Amino acid sequence: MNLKEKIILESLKLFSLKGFIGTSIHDILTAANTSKGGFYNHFKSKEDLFFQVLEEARRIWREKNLKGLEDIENPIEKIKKFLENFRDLYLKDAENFPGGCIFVTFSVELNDQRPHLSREVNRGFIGLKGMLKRLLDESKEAGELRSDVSTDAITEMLFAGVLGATVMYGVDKSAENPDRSISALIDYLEKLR
Amino acid sequence: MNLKEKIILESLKLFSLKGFIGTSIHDILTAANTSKGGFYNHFKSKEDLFFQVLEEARRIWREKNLKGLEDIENPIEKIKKFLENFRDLYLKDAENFPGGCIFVTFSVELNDQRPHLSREVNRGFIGLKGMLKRLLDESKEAGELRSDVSTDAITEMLFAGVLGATVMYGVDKSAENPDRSISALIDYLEKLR
DNA sequence: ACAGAGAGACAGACTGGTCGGTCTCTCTGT
DNA sequence: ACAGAGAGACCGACCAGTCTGTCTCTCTGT
Repeated sequence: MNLKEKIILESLKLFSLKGFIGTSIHDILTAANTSKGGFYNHFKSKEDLFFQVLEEARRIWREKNLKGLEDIENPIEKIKKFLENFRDLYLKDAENFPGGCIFVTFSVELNDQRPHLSREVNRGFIGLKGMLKRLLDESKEAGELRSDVSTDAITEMLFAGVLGATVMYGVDKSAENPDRSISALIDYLEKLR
Repeated sequence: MNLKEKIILESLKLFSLKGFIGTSIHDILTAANTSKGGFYNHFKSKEDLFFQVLEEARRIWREKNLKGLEDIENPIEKIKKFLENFRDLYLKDAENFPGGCIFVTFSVELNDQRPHLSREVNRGFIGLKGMLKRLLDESKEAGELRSDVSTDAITEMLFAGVLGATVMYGVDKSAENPDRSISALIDYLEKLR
């Protein structure tokens, strides 16, 4: 692994723990065992690093959460698989995200402080919500969902549940409670059929 | 309003927007229209201010969210009323919390960075979860809830939903989506009876 | 084959500016 | 006259970012 990759991976961990603003360049240099020269040789600024870390985080997110989804035809089964992936593979990925989901950390920290950075983060949230909504609509059209439910409401509920479980994981760093709430979401989804 | 109260209220707003670490003493002085002398005359440190702001935030939280709860006997109705309060009175309280719920901001920002501060914040979360759990257990004992549901799972689900809605409010600052997900939680609760 | 030039990688001293916090002084109400 | 409130100069630590210098590797002319 070259220095640039090392800096990105170490930053990913540090940002997950302490946020973007809360992590100093010095912290990163120490973690990556390098110096200012080594850092600025690869990144033109701390914000430049931010975007490259965000890209890597998204890659990891997709790798964990979308695993095996393309093999599933049924849209509700797809959502269930996603929730299971989120619960089993992503949420407790302390290797990459020791401080919990980096997107939530970024979003909360940057929304009112660095809007041009948080905009990029929030695009990811909107993308996830869109995916859930599309799958639910597809299912409803196929007549699989009860006709009296609003896919908008379910989307918000699932999304809020996933987000909330993520914050909870940060609170007590135990996977037990988030596990329970994601599992409850899966049950809930099952009952809508 | 005296200077000390003014500093606490302005800090409440600023912390809600930019977090504790992200808000500088200078920001607070400007907002409260005072000086270092005025500040340190009333607070012995920034952390001292933190605890006093936290106390005020809790007072506001209780005032908004527990309003009218003591007049309700039925535990499920109590939870419903709480969720309605949360949705209608608390979440969109831009007066006190222009950047969204201060507890979530604090928790995400401080969990891995100032554990002795976040511990106090998390105690509040645990308290809320405890309240929900007690009400649900009470309801189940009275035979009002379906016997096949786990109150632990519902507690986690409700709590995660509330937390998630709060984060979502921060993301797009529109109350529409959080409203929908809190309303979906109320429906969900209704169906468990 | 080999000397020398050039490029890229990295180290770390240094800059201007901001941080939380202290200290002294003045102003005001009693 | 005096005590408490508040103003603001000041301190050392730390921030992101710059700059100079060194070391190593590769490429080129002979």
